[in-house]
Amino acid sequence: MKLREFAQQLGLSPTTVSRALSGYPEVSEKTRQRVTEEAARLGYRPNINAVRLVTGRAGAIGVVMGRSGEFHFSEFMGGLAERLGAEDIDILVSPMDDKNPTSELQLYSRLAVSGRVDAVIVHSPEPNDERIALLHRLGMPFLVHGRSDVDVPHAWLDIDNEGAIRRATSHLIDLGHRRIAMINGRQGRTFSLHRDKGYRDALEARGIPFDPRLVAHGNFTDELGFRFSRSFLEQTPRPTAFVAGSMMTALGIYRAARSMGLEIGREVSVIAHDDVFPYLTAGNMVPSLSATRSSMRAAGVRSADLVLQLLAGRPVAEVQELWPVELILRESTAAPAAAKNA
Amino acid sequence: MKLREFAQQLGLSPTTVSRALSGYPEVSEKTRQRVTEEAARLGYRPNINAVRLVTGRAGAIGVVMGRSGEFHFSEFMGGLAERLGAEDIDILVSPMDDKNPTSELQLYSRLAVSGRVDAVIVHSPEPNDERIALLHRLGMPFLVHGRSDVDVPHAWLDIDNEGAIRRATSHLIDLGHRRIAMINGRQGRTFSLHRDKGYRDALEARGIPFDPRLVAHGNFTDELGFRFSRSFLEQTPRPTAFVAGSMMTALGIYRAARSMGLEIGREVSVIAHDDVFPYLTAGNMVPSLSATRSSMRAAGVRSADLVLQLLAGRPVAEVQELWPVELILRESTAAPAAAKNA
DNA sequence: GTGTTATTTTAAAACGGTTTGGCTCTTTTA
DNA sequence: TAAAAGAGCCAAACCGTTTTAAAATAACAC
Repeated sequence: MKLREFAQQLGLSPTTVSRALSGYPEVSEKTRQRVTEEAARLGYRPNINAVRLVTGRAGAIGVVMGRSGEFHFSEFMGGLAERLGAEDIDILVSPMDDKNPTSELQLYSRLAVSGRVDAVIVHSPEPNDERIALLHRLGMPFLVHGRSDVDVPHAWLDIDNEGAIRRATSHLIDLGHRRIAMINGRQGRTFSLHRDKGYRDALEARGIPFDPRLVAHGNFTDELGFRFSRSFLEQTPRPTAFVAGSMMTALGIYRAARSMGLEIGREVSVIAHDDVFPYLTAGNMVPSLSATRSSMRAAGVRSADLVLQLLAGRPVAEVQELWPVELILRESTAAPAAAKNA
Repeated sequence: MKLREFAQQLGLSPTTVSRALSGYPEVSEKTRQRVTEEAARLGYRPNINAVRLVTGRAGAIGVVMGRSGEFHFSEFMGGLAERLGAEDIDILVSPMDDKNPTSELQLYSRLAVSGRVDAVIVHSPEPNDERIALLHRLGMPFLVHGRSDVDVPHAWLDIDNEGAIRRATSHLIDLGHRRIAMINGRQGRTFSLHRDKGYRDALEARGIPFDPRLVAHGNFTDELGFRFSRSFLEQTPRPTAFVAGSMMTALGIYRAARSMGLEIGREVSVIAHDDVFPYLTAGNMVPSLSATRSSMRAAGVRSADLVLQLLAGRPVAEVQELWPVELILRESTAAPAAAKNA
């Protein structure tokens, strides 16, 4: 049913009906009441594409999806969807070709120019992120999930990676660990740099020298967790503790330790970052995994909120949120076994 | 830039330009060449919302996202996105409230009626799935990822769950196992039923009685994998082998076995179903995990293909694909330790 | 009852494309 | 060489809303 027909049935003009449904003040309360009631009864719904054309709004926000190893992606998306569903706003997923970095910028360009989305969410930025500069140049509203040092104003939501890892590392030092390895995220991403900094600051605060041979960077996969930790554990003296970037990395570390006959929580301590997944729980691992924790789904929900605020006209500079991260201690952390020997 | 202006710059009518760009035959090859070139040069792109309004097509397909434990979701989505990106078709993600089953139907209803999508993908159907009946009634094209017995024609793509689990179970029997436990997916889903059938048929073919105390159903989480397998392993006599529904389940089983001092690949054999994730690899586990394997991402890509065919008018009854599943044997399967005692 | 103001309602002009049907100019067919 | 067919292009109608500017009606003061 079209607006025309519906209005006719009500004995009103299309204008009045449109206004009544959109909540404009120029229509009497009585009329509005009647219109909304009849709309529900007769099942009239404005054609979404006509609305989009005439308002120029897309009614959707864009998310770019990387190809590799993004198991936290669906949690973030779930949060987004949960919040946006209530607002009648769609989520648009675009795939990115990880192998071809220039195509990424083109993708954002296309997305911005296509008019398909009202805003975009940028993930895992780098300190000097070209996507951010590009979106700003194109005038497309966007929210950065993470942070960047780039010289244009931008809205962001991030967790306190630096503080989280500083606390995790400090705690391990408190327990008596001196050789602490770190398996971090991909080189160059801001969050990895922040974690690096938290790690180094914690060491420095206690006068423990930084050893580059104890730090590795890469995707958050079980495989890299295994390979890196294995190679670390083969060093002499070997590290007594690990700070790991993700749950999958932690799985790899557990595996490596076990493969070398080392007991987690006694000979090797581990703290990992946990994005909180319904299907893999740090507290359930054996031994249970100490973790810095922050819900990825909650970040998704809040990101949706912030994007909505952005679109409602809230100044970009105001939309900046840094979330604290919990540190939850479980069985995988303990004083180093070496301490017992001493 | 609008079509009007662009056409004027070319000295052509909007009609001709539109036709040239959309590949209609009523325009000379020379003209088409010129139009496409200039479009690229001047950066003209048809306004997507205008196109949608006038053609009545939404240019998007809908995917409903459950809330709980869907770690394979992002892989499927990735595949979809990969294929659909090339076609200028969007993916719309709608969240579903798992706790409220009636809301699910409403959601599909809204999606179908809203005109936001041209087609929908239905996941993890049940044999008598109301969503399928609903979508058929509403006349919304859809593809089922999985299968259903429901009495309306529908397009589907599924993997041969029954055959996969039959082979896995048979193989375990061949190795000498007699007490084989099965940790399956959620009760009531078609794929779970198919797997149950594969399992029971394999047992029956060898005259091994079916023992309901060795079968469990639930979400694919590490936690349930642990709890179920743990309780199975506490039985006397205990099972010597497991067939598991997912990688996460397998993680739980490994954990449970280890917590009871049982060695995987010697005292306990495990075969799990592997959807092929970039971040968690069956071959990398210790011991490496035997698996029935089928790429979720590939299913996503193909699903996109099939939906496109559906929209192009291919009869629903023709669009039905059953994929074979590989069985890959690794270290987690061996003859039961009991055999050595005998 | 009239003039003024506030409240509702309306007709018509966008929004930016696609597509129908018709027109003009060549090329073929008889 | 006239008629028919075909190629290539165009003008105008249309898709279903929102919104501007103007008109109609109601409410009020005098």
